[in-house]
Amino acid sequence: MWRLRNWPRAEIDRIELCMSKPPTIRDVARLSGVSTATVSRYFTGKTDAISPETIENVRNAAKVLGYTPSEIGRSLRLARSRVVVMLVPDATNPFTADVAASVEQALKEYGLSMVLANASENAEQQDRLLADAQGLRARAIVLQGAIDTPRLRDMASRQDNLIFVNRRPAPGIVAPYVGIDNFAAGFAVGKYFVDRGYENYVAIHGPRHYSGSTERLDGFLAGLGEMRPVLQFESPYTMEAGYRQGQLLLADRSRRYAVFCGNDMIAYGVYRAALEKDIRVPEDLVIFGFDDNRLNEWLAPWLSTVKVPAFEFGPAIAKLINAPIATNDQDRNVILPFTMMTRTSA
Amino acid sequence: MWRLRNWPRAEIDRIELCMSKPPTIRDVARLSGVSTATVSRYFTGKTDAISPETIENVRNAAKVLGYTPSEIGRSLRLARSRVVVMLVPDATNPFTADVAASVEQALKEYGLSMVLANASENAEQQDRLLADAQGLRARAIVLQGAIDTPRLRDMASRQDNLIFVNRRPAPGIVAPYVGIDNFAAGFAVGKYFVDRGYENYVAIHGPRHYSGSTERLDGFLAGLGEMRPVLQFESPYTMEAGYRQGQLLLADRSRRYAVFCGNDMIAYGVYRAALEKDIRVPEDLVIFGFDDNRLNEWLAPWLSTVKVPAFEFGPAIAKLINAPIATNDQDRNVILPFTMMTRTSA
DNA sequence: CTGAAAGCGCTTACAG
DNA sequence: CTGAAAGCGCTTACAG
Repeated sequence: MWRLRNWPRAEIDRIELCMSKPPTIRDVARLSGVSTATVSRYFTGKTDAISPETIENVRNAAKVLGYTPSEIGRSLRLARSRVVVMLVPDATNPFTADVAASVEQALKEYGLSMVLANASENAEQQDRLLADAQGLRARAIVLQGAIDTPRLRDMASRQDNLIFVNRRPAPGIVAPYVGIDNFAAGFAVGKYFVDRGYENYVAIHGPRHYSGSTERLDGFLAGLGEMRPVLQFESPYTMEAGYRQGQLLLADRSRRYAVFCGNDMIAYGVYRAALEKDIRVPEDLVIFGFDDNRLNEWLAPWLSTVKVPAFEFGPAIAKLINAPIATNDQDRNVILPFTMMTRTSA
Repeated sequence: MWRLRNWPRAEIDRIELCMSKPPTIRDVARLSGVSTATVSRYFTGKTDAISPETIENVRNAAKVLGYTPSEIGRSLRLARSRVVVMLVPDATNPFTADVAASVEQALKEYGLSMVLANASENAEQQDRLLADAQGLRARAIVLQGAIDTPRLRDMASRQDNLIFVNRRPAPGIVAPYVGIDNFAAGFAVGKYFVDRGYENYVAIHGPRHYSGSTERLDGFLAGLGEMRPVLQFESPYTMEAGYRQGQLLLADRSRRYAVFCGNDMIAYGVYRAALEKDIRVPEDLVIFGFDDNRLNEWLAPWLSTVKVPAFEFGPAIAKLINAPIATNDQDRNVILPFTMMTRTSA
């Protein structure tokens, strides 16, 4: 039976009155009549070394008090937190949202939580969030779309808990990378365009400060072969921007352009610009996207694109974070597979 | 000039060798030749009480060491963390993603970070995440789409840092609410259907364990007037589910149904089912959505829907979290406006 | 303007 | 099987 030892009246009052602050390990210890060490052992799963009766006492006391061990106290003591910060360029991008969901899910299985931080495609913002992540003593910092800044370099040189996602670390930074081979994917699209006999090539690629954008573009150019002229536009990875570029491009209706877009969002924008001008896809305009985010299946089933396996990122990243440090350097680069999804738009 | 006082050789070695663990306030204190109290004052902005020379010393030492104050130490000392946990039913839903982005953004301005936790429409999962949030000693727990469980009730009775978003707390739980008036919105849709002369009413509403779903449905029924028969289907808030319900419904092609969907995702699914059967919208089928998530503008510009102002949630929630406690109870219920967006599908 | 000291909630090696 | 004690990184009232 559960018995309360050493439970003075003052204690009862404290329990009943004090909803203001959460109970501590000491409260549980006092209520169950054991030391904090024992309570701690209970909550860290070292139950082999506790008598069944004591276990029962502690369990009940914790329940009565509504006690959950403080991660803050634990983190301080163990000198490591269970928080992983994920820095993304645009949290409202559906592909990014899927990658983040995948990471969150996978980390949970290791008992880690994820803080999502939205850099909004802004270097200063990113640096501020990096500082925050450092302040949290994040177990790891996962950077999707990192912008190369002095602060990032400084951090990378001091710590080894940075992980780069889908865009490689800038030259000079040594850190694990998880993502596809962007060059190869771009190459495949270029080659496909040539094989299909398309002409009038256009690349609406993403921002140059992301290595991924440049790699995709370079791959595309290489896949086309060197001699081809290619119209190149730099664009943010948004529908709005794609729409604007599309309007610009389609002002000239004399040619049938074949457009490789930096991601699906840009492709959606271009498509809309085409729709508004009664330009048919693919008859009058060829469009190729990138990512194959989940919306395609439902809202843009016509879009040919490169499928990036969003839901494989989480497991790969979680594994990296929990791997014994300093395993083979090669194991710390995870190259995920991509797939050409050719549908009707190209 | 910046001068290093009391800087023994051992210290230098420690700095140069030790990239393993982050520097502490003591390291900075030693390097700049002051006490930790002074360093702390510097980082908490109490610079009025420090001499300019000292300030300079501390700043430089911190820079050399790459020091950022530990939120863990700070949180433990101040007995409050700067983390807000946001629990969502489905992080990959674009509307949810927008609300989360809005919250994250708004909290940042108060120096708070947001942890996104994905309950995946699962009560057990939710309870586990609630426990985690409690472990983190979250400043606040924001629940979008809370499922009524004993654990949630227990927490709500012990703490006052829970905030319910877009779905009201279950009866018996006293906590602030931020969201629209779901009943009124449903009512408006019902009334609109009647005014337009639609018949053959269908409601594909969200899960009943969310108060928001039921409120929308009840409002819709009230708006139609009591005498009308209405086909009712319960459905998860996903495209997949909407698609399935749509297929079921449209097996009977003899009538022109007028369908009120629990959210836009369901509406997309129904639309797709219609497309596949060559059923025209709105000629052969009327569809009304809910949320007006950002995709509509680009990928479903035909969808009539109720616009819920996703980006107003963040500021409202952040304000609530940072408000002096126990302000007027009424101020702790924030009812945001909704808008009827009638486009071509209804 | 500055420092010594206490203490926030934990865990664990050590001693019994 | 259990407890006393040290210490993780901070902040702040107090004393000077």
